[in-house]
Amino acid sequence: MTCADRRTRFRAQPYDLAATLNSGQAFRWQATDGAFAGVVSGRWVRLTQAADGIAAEVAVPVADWRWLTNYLQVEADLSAVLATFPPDEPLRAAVRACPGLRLLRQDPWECLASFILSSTKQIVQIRQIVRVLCERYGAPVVTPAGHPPEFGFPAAERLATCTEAELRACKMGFRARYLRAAAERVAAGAPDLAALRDLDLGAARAALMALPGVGPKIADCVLLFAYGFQAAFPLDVWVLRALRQLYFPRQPVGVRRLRAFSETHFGPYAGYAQQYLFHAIRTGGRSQESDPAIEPPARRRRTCRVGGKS
DNA sequence: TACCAGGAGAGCG
DNA sequence: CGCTCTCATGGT
Repeated sequence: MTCADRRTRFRAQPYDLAATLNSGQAFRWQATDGAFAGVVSGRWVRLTQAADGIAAEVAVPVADWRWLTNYLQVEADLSAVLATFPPDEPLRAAVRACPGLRLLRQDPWECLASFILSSTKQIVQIRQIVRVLCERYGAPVVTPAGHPPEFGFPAAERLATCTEAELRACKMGFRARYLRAAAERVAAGAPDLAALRDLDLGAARAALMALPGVGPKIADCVLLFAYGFQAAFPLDVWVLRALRQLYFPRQPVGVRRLRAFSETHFGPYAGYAQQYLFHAIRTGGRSQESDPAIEPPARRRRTCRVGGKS
């Protein structure tokens, strides 16, 4: 009936593919000569930025591209999101710095496992761990002729059969115990990751936090990047840094107050706001024309003791 | 060479 | 509760 193809094009504007795939949401995209190669829903795919959206190429012809449009969220109405934002200058500047930044909609297990591995790791290191994990325990996927082999993200069922030592050998350190235990529980259906979609934010968050190695930050990342709970607001050190710098400059504000602020200030799409702030503070406006409203994190030489009282 | 990054969890008062 | 310490690894 429908004609399957290896290439297609999605209209979406604005869509900053590079910023979106590199903004700490996903860890498997490989940039090569202007394109991004990765695996989504068990399919190898290469994405290219186009003037009016995104060009996509797969290894095996497909007729139905919803697995990819959903992942990329090309149909998300960005202007509707922006319209809900509070009209403050820091947020406006962050959006201005990267107007095409979007939230992805990832596979819950891959997202959960990846963020369990993210704890106390920098993005480059997370990518390295995930790469090894996929190479060793992921199912091979079809790639174009001449392209090196690629692997899907290993299923929870597969990782549940690994020993802790095998996982540690993937350079994940103390996170191996957490990942193995989480894989075991997810494989057993407790929690049923697919069912979290139907819960409210608080209940889904509690279910995720019941898993070993999953605290508030990682739970919020999964809620936002995999389930589309767009009010979820992951508070990591970068976002805390951004909030302090942009909204409370030269004031000693504690995490408690910043959390309260984040929960009340940004509205129903707070998670989107968080993503713009995260990207802005990490790039310092470097990727686009630099914006005086956003400055890169202060390059301190030594000692950044924040709450230091002695 | 020592030290840093950066989140969860255990232990403590 | 609200601190502080530890955890494993690679990069500076």
